[in-house]
Amino acid sequence: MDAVLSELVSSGRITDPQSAKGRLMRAAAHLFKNKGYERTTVRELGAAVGIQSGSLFHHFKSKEAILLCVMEETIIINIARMHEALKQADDPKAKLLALIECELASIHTDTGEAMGVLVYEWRSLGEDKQKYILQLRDEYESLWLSTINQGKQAGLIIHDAFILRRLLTGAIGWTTTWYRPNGDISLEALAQQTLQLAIK
Amino acid sequence: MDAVLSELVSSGRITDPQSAKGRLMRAAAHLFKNKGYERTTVRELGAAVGIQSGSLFHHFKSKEAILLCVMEETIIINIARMHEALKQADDPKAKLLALIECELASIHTDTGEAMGVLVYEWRSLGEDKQKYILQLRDEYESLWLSTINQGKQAGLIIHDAFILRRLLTGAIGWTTTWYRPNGDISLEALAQQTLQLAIK
DNA sequence: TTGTAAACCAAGCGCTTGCTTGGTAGGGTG
DNA sequence: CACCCTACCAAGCAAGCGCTTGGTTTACAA
Repeated sequence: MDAVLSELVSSGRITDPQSAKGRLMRAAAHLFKNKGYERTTVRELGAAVGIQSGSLFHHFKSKEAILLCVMEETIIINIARMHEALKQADDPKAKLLALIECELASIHTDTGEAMGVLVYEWRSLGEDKQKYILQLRDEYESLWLSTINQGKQAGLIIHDAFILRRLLTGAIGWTTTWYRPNGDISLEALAQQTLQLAIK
Repeated sequence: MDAVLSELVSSGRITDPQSAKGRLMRAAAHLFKNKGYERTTVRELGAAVGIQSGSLFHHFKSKEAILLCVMEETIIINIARMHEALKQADDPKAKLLALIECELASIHTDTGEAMGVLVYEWRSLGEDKQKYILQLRDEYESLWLSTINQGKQAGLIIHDAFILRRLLTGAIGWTTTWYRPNGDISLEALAQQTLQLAIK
């Protein structure tokens, strides 16, 4: 467990992955990612953690609440990790690479399945919950935009910042469908190739 | 209706958009795109075209068959359009731009909603149907790969062909979530910006 | 030992789902 | 006219869904 994560756990901002609730959320992320939220039943979810379906509602008040919790904690973790990565990079190019590596890591390491859920299952949330998640996402995106704008001032980037960010969001997010960490290209190399898209 | 489309209709390879079945498929694409396949009920679908839910099963043997048909015809149309666009471009750069414009158009013009369904709802198909759609997609992708490889030989491109294609797939596909044709950037300009990602 | 609260089970309720059934209105054809 | 065939409706079935309920087990503190 990295320092950022344990800090968040001990401060109570996110659930301990070791706890019963944490295990349940990981199982939920796994099922929601691979089958989709709607196609995952509470009975499957219960079976995945070895309890009856009804017992889930002792931990969460609804199936939707599980989805929301998975999404919420995932963003919180990754915002914190991005802050940390930015702090350790000095020049604009290194900062941009750091964000790319962070986002790729968020998709392909511990929070990977939850990130997939976050991106592809937001429509299953009620309207007010969607707004809340969107608000957290805005915080995340503002880190990207300010970094890209620093790159523009340094002459690294010729694209419009908003458009570049959106193109990169798609390019990076889509890796969830094809990239496998054990394949013949490392995450770092993939990050480099992605950086080469962005800078001239 | 463009020449490519009417050719496909009159040869019987795809359904006439004017027919009852065609209207039903458009309504289905609309609902599946905006609500998701699982969250769309046959009752809603019937109401959208002004018939009872049970009457749908006179035209299609199952809800899944509607989804499959929407996906299948969408790929067929867009493969045909890409062939046509490639024929009318001469040098590698123009060919690449033509493909980018084609893919952006497929997402943001008549087949747009169906393309969204194709990309995000394939998990709702049974296993054998998934394989069939994947096979059609392979045909589509081979057009891209050969064009990118021509670009590499011409010195336009430094990326690995497979990786570049996948990054571009994501970048272009993601535009469905943010680009609006009536906004302040045209599809052609967006295609140009996307081309700038790919070439050095 | 007793009290309390958290964690869980077994059963099933009420509702929605995709789909089936039996029947009918209407236009074209002999 | 009779005979179809296509397109549709009205009704409802069987299955599966999220979730509730009442009660039991377990852990730990007083």
